Amino acid sequence: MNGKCKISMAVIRRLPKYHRYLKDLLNRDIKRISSKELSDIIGFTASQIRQDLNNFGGFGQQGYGYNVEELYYEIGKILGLTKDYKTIIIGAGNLGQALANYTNFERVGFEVKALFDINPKLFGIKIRDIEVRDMDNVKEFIKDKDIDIAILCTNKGSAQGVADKLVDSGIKAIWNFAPIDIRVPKDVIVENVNLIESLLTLTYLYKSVNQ
Amino acid sequence: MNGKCKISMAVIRRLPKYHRYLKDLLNRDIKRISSKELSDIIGFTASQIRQDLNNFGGFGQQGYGYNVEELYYEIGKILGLTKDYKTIIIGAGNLGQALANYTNFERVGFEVKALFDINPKLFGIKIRDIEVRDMDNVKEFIKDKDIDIAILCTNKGSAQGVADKLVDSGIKAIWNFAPIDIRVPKDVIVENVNLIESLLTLTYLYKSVNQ
DNA sequence: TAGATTGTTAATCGATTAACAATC
DNA sequence: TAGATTGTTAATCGATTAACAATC
Repeated sequence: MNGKCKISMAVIRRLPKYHRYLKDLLNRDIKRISSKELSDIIGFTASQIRQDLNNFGGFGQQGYGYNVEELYYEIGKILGLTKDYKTIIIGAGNLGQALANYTNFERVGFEVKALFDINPKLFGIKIRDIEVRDMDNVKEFIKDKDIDIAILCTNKGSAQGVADKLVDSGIKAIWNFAPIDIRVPKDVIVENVNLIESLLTLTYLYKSVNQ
Repeated sequence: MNGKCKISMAVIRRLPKYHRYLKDLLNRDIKRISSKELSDIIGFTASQIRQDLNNFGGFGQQGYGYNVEELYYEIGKILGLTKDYKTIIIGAGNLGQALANYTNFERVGFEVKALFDINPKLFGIKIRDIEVRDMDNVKEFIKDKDIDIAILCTNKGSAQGVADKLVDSGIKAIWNFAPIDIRVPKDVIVENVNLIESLLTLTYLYKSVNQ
């Protein structure tokens, strides 16, 4: 809501967590919640919660707290969940196939329209009802079907080349599972899920605590 | 090296990235690198790089920079990569199977010893040479095989119960792919990979940039 | 030695927490 | 109205950047 103001990444990364906890509260039929109560279950300070939410508008009411349903809806709106997103998965290997099978994405409004690969043996195979297609046709498909998000599940070596092709095809958002930092123009958003980095963080902490 | 000193999470999460870029430099036969040169390729400031590394010891040499091979080795040591880790995957669904198939983990020293599930139809199935076993036998298996890390790939509903069972079995590190924050004792490390949170961060940024 | 670059201290910046007036 | 809780400003804390003496 607040127009131009720059929101820090620290705040942005907390938003999905608010969204998730509010959904839980909604499922448990809880109508209202104060920043203090939310603090107890989500683990951020009440002060931080109020600061975070006030970046986007005054969703609360003094003396009452926040209306759970309204706040859930507002944060969803902030996160861009008012539209459905059309996605494609590039790389129909194990990870690509697993993500194509992961039905949780649909619940939040994401639909996988196709998988793409360069291996002709995979063309035509269907994961659920999602077909594996020839990477050569990706640009046409993206234009025709108005794809919003590309999910990059190739190996390290192919990732940058594929990213270039996606950018050339007009893609503005890449969810990158390849273990490499891809270079893209400034107006293209990349969100990395680097499994090895996550795993090494775990071993670091494990080692620190357990001698 | 520095014993007790508390290292901030911001620093810790940068360590795997140093490790990865140093590996690249090593593959390209580059022997030495200054903080300035590393800054250009990794994208942190030279000052930050020197600060980060000095949390763990003086790995550089004035007037020269850092020895790539030595620094790579030292950061690997800090991350706990001097030993191999035995892991098990809980939940032999799509994601569990995809992770069992993901051979990149082995390159860094992680071995998947078994998958566990509660669905009898899956018992005995092999992913590569990794067998799916009965969840009822998980405690015994963890003790017998000295498992270090459990990779949690169940659905949301089962995650906390499974986590409790793992903790009871002596597991001290959980890599959690279930979309929920699990509660564990303080000496147990949990590293979350929350795909939905990552995806919603992407849509937030996408929406902010592309109107 | 002179030049280069680290290790480290000081300065700045940004994020979190505390406090409290506004107000429901 | 009195009590509760927000919205918001001020204070604190921590992380990043700048600067420079130490030293290879």
